[in-house]
Amino acid sequence: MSTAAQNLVSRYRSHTCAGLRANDIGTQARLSGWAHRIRDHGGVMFIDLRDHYGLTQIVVDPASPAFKDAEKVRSEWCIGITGEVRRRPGGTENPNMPTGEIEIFVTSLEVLGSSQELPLPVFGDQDYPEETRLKYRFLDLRRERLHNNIMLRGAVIDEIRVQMKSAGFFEFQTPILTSSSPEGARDFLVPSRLHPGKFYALPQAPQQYKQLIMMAGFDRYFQIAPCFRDEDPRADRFYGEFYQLDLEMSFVEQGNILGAMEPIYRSVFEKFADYTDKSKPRAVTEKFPMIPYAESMRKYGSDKPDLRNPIEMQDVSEAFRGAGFKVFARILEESGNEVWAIPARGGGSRAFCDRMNSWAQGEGQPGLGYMIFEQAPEGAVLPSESIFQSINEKFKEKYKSIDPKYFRMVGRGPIANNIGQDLSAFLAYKLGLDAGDAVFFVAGNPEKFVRFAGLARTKAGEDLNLVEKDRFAFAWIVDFPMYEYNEDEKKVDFSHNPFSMPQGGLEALNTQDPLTIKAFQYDLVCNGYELASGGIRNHRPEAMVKAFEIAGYSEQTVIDRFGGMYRAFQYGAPPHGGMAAGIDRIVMLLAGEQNLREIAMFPMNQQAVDLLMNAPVEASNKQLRELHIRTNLPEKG
RNA sequence: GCGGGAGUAGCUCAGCUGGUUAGAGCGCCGCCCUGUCACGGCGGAGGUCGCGGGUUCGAGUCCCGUCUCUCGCGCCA
Repeated sequence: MSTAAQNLVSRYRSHTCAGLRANDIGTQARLSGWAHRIRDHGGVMFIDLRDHYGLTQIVVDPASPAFKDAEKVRSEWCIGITGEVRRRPGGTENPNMPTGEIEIFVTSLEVLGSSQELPLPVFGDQDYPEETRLKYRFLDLRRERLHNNIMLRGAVIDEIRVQMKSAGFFEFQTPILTSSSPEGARDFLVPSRLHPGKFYALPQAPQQYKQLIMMAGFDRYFQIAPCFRDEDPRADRFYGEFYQLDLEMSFVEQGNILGAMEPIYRSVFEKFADYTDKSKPRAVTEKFPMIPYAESMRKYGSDKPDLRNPIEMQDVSEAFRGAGFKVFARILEESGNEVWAIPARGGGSRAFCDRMNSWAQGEGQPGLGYMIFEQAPEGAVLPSESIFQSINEKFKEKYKSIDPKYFRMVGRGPIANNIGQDLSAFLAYKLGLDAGDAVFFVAGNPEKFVRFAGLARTKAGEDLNLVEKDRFAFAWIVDFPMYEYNEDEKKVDFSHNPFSMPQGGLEALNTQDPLTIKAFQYDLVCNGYELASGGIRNHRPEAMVKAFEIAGYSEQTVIDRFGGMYRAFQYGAPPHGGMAAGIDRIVMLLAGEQNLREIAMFPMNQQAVDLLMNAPVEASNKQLRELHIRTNLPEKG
C-alpha cells in the first residue's frame, strides 16, 4: 500500500467512499462521510455515503443494532459506519457508480457531526443565489460541480508548473509588500507602522521584479503569482486578487517567447479538454494565428476576438461613396469616416434583421442598416463581370475570377433599393454571401463605432448559431500601438505596458509620430477572452526615458517612480521580455464556466464583500493608532 | 457613479387586466412502506410577498421613495 493510501486509513475509516469493489465482498469495512441521499423504506433504508473520493451505498434493516441510529440521520450529517461489504442482490446493482456492485450492511453508526436544516441543498445541480452560496460556501463547495472545478484548478496549476519547469523556466517568489506603481490600476495600500504616513502597496503584478530578475542574470523566470488590483469586478475579473502565470525570458525576441509558450498553453488546454465531457474533448487550435491589432479591430471589432465566430467584417466604404444611399454617402464625405459590413450568413429574414435593428437601438444606436440577399427572379437584368471589375477598381483590389452565381444575387431592403442592384450584387460577391444571407452596416468614424460593430458581430454570430461552441479558438494579437490619444486629458498616453520596446526602438521614438508607433506587445486570446498579455521590454535606459518623455513624464519622474529598474538598466541590462497569463480565466474556460466565482474557493461578491469571513471590517482604535491613521468618513445622509 | 434584471415559505419558483383563505416542487415534522438509488404513499407545520409611504372599498399586483443582490458600462498599463 502506498504512503498516500495508508494516510487515508484511520480510526474513522478503513476505506474511502470510492474504495470498495466486488473483491472486498465478505470483509468488514469502516467508512466516514456525509449522508448524501437517504432512502427510507421503513423496513430497509439506504444512505449514499459521500466523501471527497466518491459514493458508497450503505444499508440497514431492523436486524441491525444500528437501525435506530440510522433512522435519525438527515441530509449532510457527517457519520461514520462499520459493517460488512456485501454483494448487492441480483438486479439491484447500480452501473452508474463505480461502487455500484457492492453495499455495506451497517452494524454500527456514529454521528460525527449533525446538521441543521440546509440553506442550500448539496444534492442536485440547481442554481442558487450568489448570496446564499457565498455565505454558505462550505456547503456549496461540497456540491459536485464546484468541488470538481476546484480540483481542476489544482490540477491545471500542477500541469502548468510541470510544463514550465520542463521548458527550462525556474520558479521564484517576489515580495507581496512592495511599492506603489503609478501606472495602471488602483493600488491596495498597506499602512506602515514603522514609517508613519507611508504605505506599502500590494503588487498589481510582479512586473518590475521579474525584469530585475532578468537583470540579475537568472535567464528564465516563472511564478504562479498573486496579483492585487482595486478595481470593480466583472464576471471574468475578480475583485482584488487573482493569479497569473507570470514569466520572463532573457536574450529573446518576440518570436522566441510566443514559440516557447504556445506549446505549453496548447498542451495544458489539450490535457483538460475533456473536462466537461469525457467522450467529447474540445478541439484546441493547432497553430495559433498571429493577428495584428489593427487587423483584429477591423475584422472583429475587438482586440480579444472570439474566433469561434466565423463572421469577419469588411470596410465597404467604396461601395457607398457617392452612391444612391444618401445617409452613408453623406457620412463618407467627412474624412476618416467609413462604412463597415457585417456579413450574417443565414440571417436573410426580415424578422431577424428587425430584431438586430431593435437590439441596436437598445444599445443606443440610431439603428442597424441591412440588406437581404435573394436569387434574382427569372428575366431580371443581371450585372456582368465587367461591371463587377469596374466597381472593384474602386476598392483597389484584384479578384482572379468571379463565380457567376453572384451575378444572380439581388439585394432587398431600403439600402439595396437606394444603391441599385449592381452594387448590391457586388457586395454579395465581396462578402461571399448567398441567397438567404444578410449583411449589416455600421457607418461613421471607426474609432467611435468599432466597439458597437464588434458587439453586433458577436450578437449576429450567436443568434444565428454560427459560433462553434465546443472548441478553444486561440490567437496571438500582436503589434499593439505603443501610444494612444487620451481624449480626457488631451495628451498622448501609453496604450499598454509602458515598459514595452517600441518597434524601431529609440529611432522610431525620435522620428515617428508617436501614435503610429507599434510596440512589441502581444496578447493571447481564446474564445473572446484575453488570456495572456506580454511584451519585449524596453531595456535601453535612453529609449525608456524617451518613451516616458513622449507620454509626458520627465527623466526625474522615471527615476522617482521606477528607481530600482532605472538603476538596473544602467548596469548591463540584457534584452528580455515575457508575458503573464490569467490562471483563473484559463481554469474558467477549461471548466466551461462563465463566471470566475465558479472556479475559486472563497470568492467575494460583486460588492467586494466576503460574506463568509465578513470582510472588510472596521479596524479597532488600537490598530488605527499604531498605524497613525484616523478615518475620515463621508457623513451619512 | 450610471444603466438592465431580480427580491413571494428553509431553497427554487408560479401568482394574467388590483378582488376576498397567496400556491407548486424540493426540504422540514409525523405516520405507513424490506431493494431503493431524484424511492413511493398519506397527513402537517412553515409567509410582515425586501423595507417605507401613497392611490383604492380592497394592493404580492398600480404609483413614489429606499435597501439588497446580480449582469453590464465607467474603471481594469
